[in-house]
Order: sequence, then C-alpha cells, then structure tokens
Amino acid sequence: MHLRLKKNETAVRMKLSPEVREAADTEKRGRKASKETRRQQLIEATIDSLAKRGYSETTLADVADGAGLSRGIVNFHFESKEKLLIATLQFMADEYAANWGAALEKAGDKAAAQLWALVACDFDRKICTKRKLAAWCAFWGEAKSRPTYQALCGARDVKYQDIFLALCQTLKDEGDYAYEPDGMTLALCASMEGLWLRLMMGDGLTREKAFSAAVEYLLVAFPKHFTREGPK
Amino acid sequence: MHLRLKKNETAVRMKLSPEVREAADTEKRGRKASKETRRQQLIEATIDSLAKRGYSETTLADVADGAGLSRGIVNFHFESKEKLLIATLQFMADEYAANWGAALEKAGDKAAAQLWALVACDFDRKICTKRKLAAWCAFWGEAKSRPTYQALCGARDVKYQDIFLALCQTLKDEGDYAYEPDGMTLALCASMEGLWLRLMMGDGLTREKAFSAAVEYLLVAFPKHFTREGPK
DNA sequence: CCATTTTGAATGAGCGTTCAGCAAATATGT
DNA sequence: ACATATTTGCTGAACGCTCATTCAAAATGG
Repeated sequence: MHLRLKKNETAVRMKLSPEVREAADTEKRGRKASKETRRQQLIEATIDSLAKRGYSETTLADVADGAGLSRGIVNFHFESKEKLLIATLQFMADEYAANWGAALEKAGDKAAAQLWALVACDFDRKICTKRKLAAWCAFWGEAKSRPTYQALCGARDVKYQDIFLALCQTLKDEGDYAYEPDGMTLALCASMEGLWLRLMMGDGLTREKAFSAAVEYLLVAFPKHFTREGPK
Repeated sequence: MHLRLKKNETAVRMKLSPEVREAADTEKRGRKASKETRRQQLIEATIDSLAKRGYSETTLADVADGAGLSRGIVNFHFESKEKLLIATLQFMADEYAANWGAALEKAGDKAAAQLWALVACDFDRKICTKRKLAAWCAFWGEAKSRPTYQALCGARDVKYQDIFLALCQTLKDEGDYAYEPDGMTLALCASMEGLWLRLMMGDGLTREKAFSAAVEYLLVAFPKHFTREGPK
C-alpha cells in the first residue's frame, strides 16, 4: 500500500509515434482524455501498426503498446478488433475525402484549375505519408474478401470519379481533344493509384517525382490547358 | 482389417478448383504424382485460398483441403507456411515475366508494336484473372513489411521498367513528342498497375474496358504511332 | 461514494508445426 | 516368379504458442 507507482505519468516516457502523441494531446491528459480522444489515439496507433507490421501481423497488443495503454483497452473503446480496423479505415477515408473536397473549394471555378488541384492534393504531405500509404495498401490487400473494406476503399468513390469525369469532359470540349473521356479518366485515376502503390513499395520514388509523373500525364492529355508549372 | 477404404480414389470426388485439378493431372495420379506436380498443386490451392479468403485468413488447413490432401502435407513438401507463400509468389512472378517476355518476342522489332504488345499482354486472359489479381493484391498488402515479398513483387522489376523506358524514348525520338520520358513511363506503368487494382476491386470493370483505357493513354501519348486498333 | 475508465491476469479458440505410423512403390534376395 | 526389405509419400492426432476476448479488481474523477 505504500510507495505506489504513478503509472500514467511515468509511462508517458515511452516512445510513442508523433501522431499518437498528438492525438492524445488534445488538451486533457491522462485519465481525463475524452472518449473521442482515446479512440483517435488508438486509431493512430493502429495506423502505425499496420504500416510497421502489415495487416496480418497487426495485433491488439501491438496497438495498445503503441498507444502507451494497457492490453484490454481496445475492447473497451471499440468492442472488437474488427471494429477498430473498420473505424481506422473509415477515418482514413473521411480524411481523404475531406482533403480533396477542400482542395476543390480552393481551386476556383475553372475546370483546368480544379483538375490540377485534384491531382495535386493526392500527393499532399498530409495525406501522402509513407505511414498512411502503407495502411491503405494493407486494407487494399484484404478488401477483395471483405465487403466492408471494399466499400470504404472506394473513398476514391463514385462521387470522386464523377467529378473527375465531368472535368475531363469539360476540358475535352474546351480544347477539342480527340480522346474518349471514360477511358481517359479511368486511366488517369488508375495512374494516380498506381503511383501510390509504387510510393508505398518505396523503390526510391519520392512524392515529388510521383507528382511530376502525374503532371506529365496531364500535359500530354490536355496540352492546351496545362504547363509543368500549373494550369494556364 | 476387413473392408478397408480406398481413400485416394474416392476422395478425388471432392470439388477442386479447375486449376488445382489440372495441376494434379499431369499424367500420373494419386500416389505416383511427382514431387514437382504436388508442389504445383499446392501452389494453385494457395492462390485459390488467397483469392477467396485474403492473406490474413489463408490457413494451411484451407490450402490442404483445397488441394484435396491431408493437413500435414504442406510441411512435407514445403517446410513451412512462409516458404509455401514465397514459392507461390515466385511462381506468379515467373509466370508474369515469361508472359511479357514471350509477348515481346512475337512483336517484331518495331518499337511501337513492342510497346503495344507489352501493354496488351498485361490484360491477357492467362495472367489477368480475378483469381490471380486477388492473389497479387494480397501480397502487395504485405509487401511493405516483408522484404522478401517486396523483392518478388517487383517482377514488374528493373528490367521490365528499363525496356518500357527505352521504348518510350525511341517513340519520342521518332515522333518528336515533347514530354519528359521518365515521368511518362512511370505514369504509364503506374496506370497499368492501378487498372489491375481496380479490376481486382471489381466494380464492374472488365478486362476489355481496362485494356481500352490503357490504349486511350497510348493514343494521347503517342498519337503518331497508334490507333485504337493497334500500332500504325 | 458512485460512475467511469483502465488494468492485467485468465481463458480458450485457432493455427502452424511435429512426428509416429501406415501404405504404396521400388529394390533386393532367393 | 515370389517373398522380403527399404524407401518414399502421405496422414492425422497431439502439442504448444499466439492472440482476441473477458472480467474482476483497481484507479480516478466528480
């Protein structure tokens, strides 16, 4: 009963990833962290674990350790591992959608500028992290056999696709290009996803190089609308 | 001691996938199947399992059942699950490389024809199966955290990349195109991988549509060299 | 105190691996 | 030819480990 350890305060000395630390730092500390804060902290730890160990080797123990919390914690805040993973994917999908939504807002109303913004924001620092790419890829690998994942992995979803298609269509009309817009759009979207895949595989490809490859595509597809520096 | 079951002969009545059946059918049956035949049979069953259940839920029991053989069998022919998976990936990588190698052979020596062949063969019936795409994707998801997989997943490897780059370079010179060939090649390769990814996710995208999207890309990039029907 | 959050030991299911043993195929001896 | 021994391929029960889940007890805040 004497000499009791104050665990929380000393345990924080452990090395947590910056993302987890930040998620836990929303004002309140230790026990006072709100439910939502804890959930976010655990989600960040899950992304860490997915990136570090891959889907199949991600364990609740690793997530809990990564968050600097105890073993049973996940089943308290989420009720199962499955639900934690879904919440994690949901979070990433929401973040992704918010990102391109905001980029579109800021782009003004010229189609060329919008398309450029949409392509550029995919390679944004905030989204296009090794950490997050790896997590995305982990989910992609499992999506085939899990309808729930499959639905969320289409964050690049129908709406996103339609906007892309509409923009390509507009530019085609403006510029009198000859291509078939469905195929063109598909190839462009696919190219961006493929670039993500390669970024994740990590053979010395950088965000900047990937982005400029995507730009190269825009240039040949819409020569009247773009230069390497941006929309005309 | 009386009334002994003839297991092998009756057990074959189970429903095995066509691929497994074919692998097991190389002349000899039952006990006489050669070591190499059995390995192939197990590899096909592994691809089935990866496609059906995803990487994380693929078990040796499922593989053995899929092959119509007993539980201990994998550890007899391969020595561990890990090695079975590596052998499976190796097999797919070899098959993929052989496929584009052969396509290149048959294409003659005009650069445009070669590039077309290289793109087309990626969407070949033999390679581009739902089953195999799903298996590829399962490995991609784990590749990040496993150097061995990462190395093999680059079957789309350096050599492949270099050929692509050289062809794009040649066409650029022939056609006086303005783009920067490194980026162009990267975007093209990425596009094909992205199309695979989407084929696997399976939102009603067909092999044919994916291929024509890739062709659309070739058209805008190399307008003087290609029509929708093929190289000029 | 009571409610809420957190802990960590206990539980049990699932899975990879091992291995003794059986049966088919092949080699050897007569 | 046949009988016997040896090798090879395969089986499936048993073992032990990892990990998600549960829960009683403790810590904390109000």
